[in-house]
Amino acid sequence: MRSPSFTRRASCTGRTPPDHSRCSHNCPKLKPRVKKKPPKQDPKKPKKPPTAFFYFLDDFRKIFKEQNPDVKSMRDIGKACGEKWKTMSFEEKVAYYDRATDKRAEFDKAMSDYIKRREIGEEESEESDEE
DNA sequence: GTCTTGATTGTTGCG
DNA sequence: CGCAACAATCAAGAC
Repeated sequence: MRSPSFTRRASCTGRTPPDHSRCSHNCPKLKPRVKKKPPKQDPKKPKKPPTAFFYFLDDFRKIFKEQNPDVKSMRDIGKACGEKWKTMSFEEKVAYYDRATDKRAEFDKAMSDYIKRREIGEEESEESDEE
């Protein structure tokens, strides 16, 4: 899964009408999206807020350690958490989703500012260093 | 580095 | 020029 967004990208997830799904004719492949993306990490780029799963992880992590004091590595927790995560009811997860969504709302603002600044020229201060 | 999943963003391609 | 859709990258927390 890459982006089963709940709030955003609803249109994307829901996809477009079957008519526009493919080319006007009958192209098997929608778009040969062979694109290499240089991981240009911008210092002003806002970090991604923890997702619902991460929030659950934080809570589950504490509980899991109490129930499994032997387990210290987060790796095992991740697996157990992921497995339990799928078993959880939507109502239980929605609580984390709501929290994550709220955080993303704030993050979205930061992104807007970041992108806006980017369009301007990503220069909020003079940087001696440049490429 | 591991390990999970979710979310975000960016790029591309057609209309 | 703009939207639509996908693809890749990244987010953390203990050891």
